[in-house]
Amino acid sequence: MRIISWNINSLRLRLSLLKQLIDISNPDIICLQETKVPDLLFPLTEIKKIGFMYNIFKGMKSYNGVCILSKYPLEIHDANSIEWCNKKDCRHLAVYFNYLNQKITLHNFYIPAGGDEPDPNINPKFLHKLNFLHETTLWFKQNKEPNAILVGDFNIAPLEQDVWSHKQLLKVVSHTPIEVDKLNQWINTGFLDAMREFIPPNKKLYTWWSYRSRNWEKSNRGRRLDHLWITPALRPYLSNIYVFKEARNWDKPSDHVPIMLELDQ
DNA sequence: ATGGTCGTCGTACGA
Repeated sequence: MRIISWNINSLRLRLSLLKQLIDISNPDIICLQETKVPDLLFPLTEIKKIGFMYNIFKGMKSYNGVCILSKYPLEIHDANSIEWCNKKDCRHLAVYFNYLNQKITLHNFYIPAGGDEPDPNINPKFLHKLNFLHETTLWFKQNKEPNAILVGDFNIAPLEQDVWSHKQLLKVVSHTPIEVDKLNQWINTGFLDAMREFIPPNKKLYTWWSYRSRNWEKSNRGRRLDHLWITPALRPYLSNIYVFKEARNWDKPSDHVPIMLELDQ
């Protein structure tokens, strides 16, 4: 069972890259963020044509947007109806899927980026990011499920080795102590950082490289903004993790690369 | 050195 998470930064613009990703990785379920497509314009026919018959999507004009594409039936989760921070901004979808006769919950999140200024008193976007994390943490504290997977673009790089320079990014939104602390509180409601189960925390690991760089690969100023979390009950089944770094060099790439987790018996 | 580049919408704004 292979599950991919990818901030695709426009689904319609990068449909051919999605096909390319499917060709090289043969995933069962794909969680996308920043689809930037309203539901009425969702490319459902094309997605079905490439083998994903069970899809749910929540999009809006211009911004945000998430979807879950699956080869196998999905069941809608109650958490789908939550309006985080009382906004209808299409940042979360939750489903159940069946694996080895067990029901597994899958959450796909697109956490607010938070703007530039890391001060919630003067930057409402950063305040929104912190409030969003506060609400999700509370909810997951109160709604624990033994078999759950949480993926997405969290827009936070928590560890020192999740950024190119811990020192230089301490006051840069995505790596400030206040948001890292909030992310840690969330994961401590009962999840494991699946990527770091396979790539040790003392090794650099990035999933995002800014567009604002002449040569992203040479400067290599990346951050690990995208995450794969699992509950401890699923740890015995976790067989592999993959970061598709090569996707950053594809034609007209997203600034995020896809990440994948594999479950095996 | 405090820039730089995307995508979408419509000539600004969010990332």
